[in-house]
Amino acid sequence: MAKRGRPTADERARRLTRILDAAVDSFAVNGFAGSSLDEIAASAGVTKRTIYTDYGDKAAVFDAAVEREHDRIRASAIEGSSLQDVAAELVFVLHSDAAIALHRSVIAEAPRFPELARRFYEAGPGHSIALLARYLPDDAPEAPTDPAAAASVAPATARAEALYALLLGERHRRRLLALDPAPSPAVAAAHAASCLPLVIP
Amino acid sequence: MAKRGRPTADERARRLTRILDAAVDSFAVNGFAGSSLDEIAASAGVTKRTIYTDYGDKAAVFDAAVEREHDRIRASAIEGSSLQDVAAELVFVLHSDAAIALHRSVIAEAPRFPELARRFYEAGPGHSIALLARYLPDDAPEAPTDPAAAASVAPATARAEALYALLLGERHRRRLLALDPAPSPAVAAAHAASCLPLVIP
DNA sequence: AGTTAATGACACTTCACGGTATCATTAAGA
DNA sequence: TCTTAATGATACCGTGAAGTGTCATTAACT
Repeated sequence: MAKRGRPTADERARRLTRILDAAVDSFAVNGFAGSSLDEIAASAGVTKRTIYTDYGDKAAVFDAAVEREHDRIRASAIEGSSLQDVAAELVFVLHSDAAIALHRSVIAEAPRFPELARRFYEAGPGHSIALLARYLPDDAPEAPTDPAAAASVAPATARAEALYALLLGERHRRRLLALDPAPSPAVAAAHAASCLPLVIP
Repeated sequence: MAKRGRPTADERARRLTRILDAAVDSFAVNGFAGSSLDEIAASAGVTKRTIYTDYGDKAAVFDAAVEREHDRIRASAIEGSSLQDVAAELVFVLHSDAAIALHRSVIAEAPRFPELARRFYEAGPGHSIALLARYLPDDAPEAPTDPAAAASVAPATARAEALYALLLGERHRRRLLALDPAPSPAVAAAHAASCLPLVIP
């Protein structure tokens, strides 16, 4: 039915893209063990043989799909000018359907793909926390009027972690559990705004 | 090899316990799609036939295993006398291997078990947040000295959600991603103590 | 031009798993 | 006591999935 033979260079590139697109979709819906390469191949308009010559086995397909999707999501997270902008953008992007499905997949397979989970954390939450830390002064205590709190001065990274945990709070947990819809940009910005005063007084 | 015939009442009860024990272990390690009832049956010293007469199908076994394990974890979370005690106990229990494996399983299968995810959230995070809210005064602003912050007075539940998100912060995310070991009670208590001043000044 | 690499088509193997059937056996229930 | 329910053992069915082999075909590479 389709054309055979060795493909042109861009045909090959588009094929690889289609394979990963189909893999991302299938893994997001059915999980790793629940997805089949037959179904991914059919959905990509490609034969299973092609997938095996490209990736070798199913685990490599999963790995490549997670990596590419993570790159795509990170590319959409532009750095804002203010902390408020950055936080709002972060909340919006990380609560999107794509980001939640990716996060869920990596958590689900973390016991069987520990290296993938580590890379995901470094490039994802770890990177975001470092980004937030650049906006937080290093010496600001969390409650200047309270001497006890002033004694426990936290470095910027620790407070950036706390801020990140607040930005991805219960709303994010409910998203992972598929209980809430994705928030609008306005809702994301409002949530971000409600978190900031807790960390930067 | 083993004794046949109808079992005594407590034999039956122990059998059901063994089945769920084996199911919890297998689902925690291999996920839902990656687990097999053959392996669970063998591990429980029971035939597959028994599991089917008890639960009907694989999904029901998963449901029952999650429910029982959640009950068990919740039973170990005793209410402390002070907010500090409750928070420390919560952090310790919810970062345990068993709680993390359960949380991970429910997240992984949330798209395919939406009702289970909803029940999990109500009885788990939802319940814990309500517990925390009882220790938080309703009218306390998060930064009394700042008039802008004082204008955004949050009800106790919203601040309890923020506290819960802080208690299950980056450490919990890294636990879900299988990147960190379970914290000791001392570490859990220290983490809880570091969260409280952000929410209750 | 000649060689090589990558593909589609397709059949094939191997294996595991969900679920069912049967039957002897033994305790529970009436 | 007699019926019934629940089990172990065991075999089985149907399905689907991972991964491979082969071959004609066609573009890339030299």
